[in-house]
Amino acid sequence: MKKAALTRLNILQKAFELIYEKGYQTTSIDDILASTQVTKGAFYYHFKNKDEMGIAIINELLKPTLSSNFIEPLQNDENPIETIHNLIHHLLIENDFLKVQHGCPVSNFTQEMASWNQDFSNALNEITQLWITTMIEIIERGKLKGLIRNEVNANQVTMFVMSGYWGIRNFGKLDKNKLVYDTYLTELKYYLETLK
Amino acid sequence: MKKAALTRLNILQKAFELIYEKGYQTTSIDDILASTQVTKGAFYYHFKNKDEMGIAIINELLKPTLSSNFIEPLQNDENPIETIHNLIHHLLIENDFLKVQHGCPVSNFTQEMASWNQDFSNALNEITQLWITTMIEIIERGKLKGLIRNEVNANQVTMFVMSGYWGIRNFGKLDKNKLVYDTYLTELKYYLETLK
DNA sequence: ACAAAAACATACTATTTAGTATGTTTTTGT
DNA sequence: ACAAAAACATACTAAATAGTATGTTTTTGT
Repeated sequence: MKKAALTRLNILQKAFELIYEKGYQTTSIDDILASTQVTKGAFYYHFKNKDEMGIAIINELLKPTLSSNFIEPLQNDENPIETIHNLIHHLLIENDFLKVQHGCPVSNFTQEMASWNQDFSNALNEITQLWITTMIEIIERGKLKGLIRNEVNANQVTMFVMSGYWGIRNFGKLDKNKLVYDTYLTELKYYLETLK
Repeated sequence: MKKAALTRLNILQKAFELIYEKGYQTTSIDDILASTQVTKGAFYYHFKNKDEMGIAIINELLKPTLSSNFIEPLQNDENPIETIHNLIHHLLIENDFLKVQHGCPVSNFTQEMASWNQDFSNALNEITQLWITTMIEIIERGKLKGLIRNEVNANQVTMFVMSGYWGIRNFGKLDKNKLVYDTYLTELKYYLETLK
């Protein structure tokens, strides 16, 4: 990788970490410069302004991460009910990249930016839709295989599951304890079983 | 009501509106002064600093509102399944105080403040627990009445429902369309029916 | 090797921010 | 009525902020 590309990537990664911990608005460019050892000239060479960097974080960091952690685990699916439960379990429990006290980065970004910056909204919508359509697909496949009842509405189930995930991620920020994840997961399991 | 108390209440209400629309960090004290026509001297007479005002919004505005909109509707309950569905339906669809593009104030506050201000965390936890314990109670009552299966874990169900509500509120900020609420509500209804 | 462009560095600016210092006015108890 | 306290008003400050102006250094193609 070229040196300049490394600088850019370094900015995106360190900025993401800060934003994940402190929020977008409260992470200053000077914070990012201090954390990356990059100078202001370099920063503004790579990004027109702070918002352009924010969008780049979504498109160039979150999107690939989401693909490998949220989408791919769904691809090689045998049984949707197990697959979905395993995915959420993996994201909440095993995954140690995301911290309970800091929630879900996509959800955080949405909360903070969606209502007053359409560029952020669009970028976030794109990666969220990616997850939604994939989950709908595997539920539909499950219906064809007879593993899920035919009356089940795949879109509804997907929205319901995704909402729960975002919600418990946010509730975790209050509780600051992974135990709430267990509580949630147990009930999610029961719910998913009712789709049989 | 005394004049001074009115000033204080006016600050809290206008500040809440601004914060609900723009977020806590991005709402400046000067914004609040402009919106209330109150001077800085008056503001700092009533509040030691910005955070104290934020906590006061939670305790003196959100808490009572939550009581009348989230707790009381649960009190005169006959059938938990209907009551819970009606409550969430009311909050998401009929209620026109909350806007789809701005989400749930308590959820927003949690997202923005919980991880780095323990005072906010405590205040938010308190009013959230209020909702949780009430919902647990009516589920337990439903079990005694035979309206809900005995194996159902009231705490799990409550966390599951609350997560969904917070999550769909946040997803609404992305979608900016109340239709996602309908999708969610339909599936919530199916889920609640499985508790019978 | 060397010109041009890319990549980075430094110093600065204009605004915005929370908060303070120091007043004046209004209310309240006696 | 009047002193004391409560309530409010104005002008200021120091720090933080996003962004710019103007450089220097490094890389790249020929």
